[in-house]
Amino acid sequence: MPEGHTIHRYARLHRRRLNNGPVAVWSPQGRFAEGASHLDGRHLEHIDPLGKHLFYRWEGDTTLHVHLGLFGKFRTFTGEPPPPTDETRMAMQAGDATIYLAGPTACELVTPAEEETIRDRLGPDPLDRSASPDRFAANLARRRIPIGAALLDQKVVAGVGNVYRAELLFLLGIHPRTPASELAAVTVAVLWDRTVDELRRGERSGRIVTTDPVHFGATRDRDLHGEERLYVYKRHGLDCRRCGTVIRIEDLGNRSIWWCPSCQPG
DNA sequence: GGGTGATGCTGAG
DNA sequence: TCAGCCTCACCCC
Repeated sequence: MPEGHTIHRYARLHRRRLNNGPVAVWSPQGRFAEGASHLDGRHLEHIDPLGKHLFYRWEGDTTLHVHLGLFGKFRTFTGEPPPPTDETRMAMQAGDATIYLAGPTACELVTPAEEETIRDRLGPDPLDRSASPDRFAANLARRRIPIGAALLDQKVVAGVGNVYRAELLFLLGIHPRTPASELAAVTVAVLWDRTVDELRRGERSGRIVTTDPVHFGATRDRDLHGEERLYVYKRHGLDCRRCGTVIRIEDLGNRSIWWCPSCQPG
């Protein structure tokens, strides 16, 4: 689940659910017991997402940092929630909403200095309206690594993950191994704009859809079945939706990438 | 019921 | 470069 669009969606949802009155916070699993007892009963003032990171601002200048990693998940319940599982690291409850967090890479209270260290490692976030496309361009210009590897580097751009990198490169017809520094300025500008558009689309619908629902007789992204939502991700061995060439898979930047040899020539 | 892979990242070597 | 960490949905018996 968690690329940048999911994180920003969680921020929006949690802001709405937890902004009225004090929030009960506890750690059913116990691994966040100390932090939870520190937060329990405080008001949540704001949530700042950045890339794949979430910063929850609590009264009393306390910040909770959450990073979901590969497996982390929030579950939200209205009314009477089911009992938390043994894997529930943190639970938050306000009004009739209960939110469980399981499997995060990070769930910790951070000092301003620690937060600064995290932020220093992150590039511009396409879902942040004040993010600078020029910073993205400058980050790419400095790297000789393949664009397919650069898009996964959170210091280059914060929030893109393995699904979006494959889909974005397909949408723009860029071969994944093209050196980042060799992309034309206009291509980089279009890549940024498209990244913003696609992540926003994912944030809105809650799922990653890069294809056009109309082609499948649907009108909304969420009406598409799993296989219809994407052009190349995990489609190796299948025909390209645009040209019919067989989609390929290979390793790039320690992860698999999928691409179309015809639509994305080297 | 067991095995596996996954939309992520870090730190040791 | 690679092991390790975190959890769960999905597949196969």
